[in-house]
Amino acid sequence: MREPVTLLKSLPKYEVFLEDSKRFPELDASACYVFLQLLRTGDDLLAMDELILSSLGTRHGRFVLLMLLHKHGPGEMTPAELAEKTGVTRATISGLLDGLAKDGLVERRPDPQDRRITRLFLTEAGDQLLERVRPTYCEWFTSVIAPLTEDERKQLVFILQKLQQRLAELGARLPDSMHTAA
Amino acid sequence: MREPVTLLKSLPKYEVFLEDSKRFPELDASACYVFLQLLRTGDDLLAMDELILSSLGTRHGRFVLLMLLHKHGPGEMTPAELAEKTGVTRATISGLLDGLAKDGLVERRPDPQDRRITRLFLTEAGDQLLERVRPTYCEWFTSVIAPLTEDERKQLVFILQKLQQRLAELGARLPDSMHTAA
DNA sequence: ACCTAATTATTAGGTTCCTAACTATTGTCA
DNA sequence: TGACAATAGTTAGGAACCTAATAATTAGGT
Repeated sequence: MREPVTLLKSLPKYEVFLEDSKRFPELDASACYVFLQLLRTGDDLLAMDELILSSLGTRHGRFVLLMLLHKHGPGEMTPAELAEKTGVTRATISGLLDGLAKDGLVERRPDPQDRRITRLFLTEAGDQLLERVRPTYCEWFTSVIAPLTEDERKQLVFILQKLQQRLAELGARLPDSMHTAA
Repeated sequence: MREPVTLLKSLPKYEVFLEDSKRFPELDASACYVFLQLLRTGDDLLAMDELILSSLGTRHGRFVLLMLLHKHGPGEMTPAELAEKTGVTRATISGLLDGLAKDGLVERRPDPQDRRITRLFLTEAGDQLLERVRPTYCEWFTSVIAPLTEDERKQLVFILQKLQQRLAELGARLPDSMHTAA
């Protein structure tokens, strides 16, 4: 019932904006096109990523959490630190941890010093899942990038970093809301 | 309470995979790095996009639907066609239309010929929202792409298309599930 | 010491996405 | 014609995200 994500379509979701570039002469049509391609490729990549991870019995968000928990030692991470490293809110982390704990992949234990803090531990099962999933996942994304030449990779990374810097600039001076701390 | 998305962080969400490239010699470290940068830039772009659209009083999904409804004539689109064009399921379209209808931006009317079909109409308010939001939005994404030279834009689009083709190849021969029709 | 601030984690409620199941209608074809 | 399949749209239930409000604990200032 579901087509392979957006993969096989021309530029369906975003094509409408290309219309606009004709009606608004002040718009840079090339910018528009580049933007849409970028948005679309990002979408597709994320979608495939979810698909792969799902077929391996996990999900993107959970997998990233397990990786982080594995990288840092047992009991070293707290929900707040996970939120900080992943860039999602603590509320989201709470939900993800609920799922991981329910599946027996992660354990929550109170910190003896500071009773506000919860310390997180990867279980044996969590570690095994990681060992099982990681090779296939790494193989997959390597094969996605494989067609790019060394030059193309350099170009791409350079351009992406330029864009990230630009996004950071634009993000820094947003209307308002958020920005509790500098 | 919420930091400006992931924008100001080094490579937080994905850095963990870079560790792996050291432990798994068969992994292409450069592929890994490129992949992470791409995933991250896509994430950031989408996040900022949501942020902009939110500050303008709408959301990405809804906005795209309104654009599509505007592009095609009144009553020309059906929920199924929107699903097809946007790449999300019909169920998702139902939910989005519920929201848009509740806000009085869109109207659903039964097709007189085929009583299974619902025909969609942009209301006056829907059209006004579009007129209000579109210029700012277009201005925004133009300014995101602005720092890229003409050469860089060409390179980027070329590389992205290469990747999309690759993703389509890889997606075509997935384990199983889905693929009801060729 | 005590009252207020800040911090940790969670819960509640909303959004956008999914799959799967369902209803209503239309098309097919034996 | 009459059963069966296909199609349109929705509903139900779940996941990952959000904001805002909450409870518990710690830290700071006077």
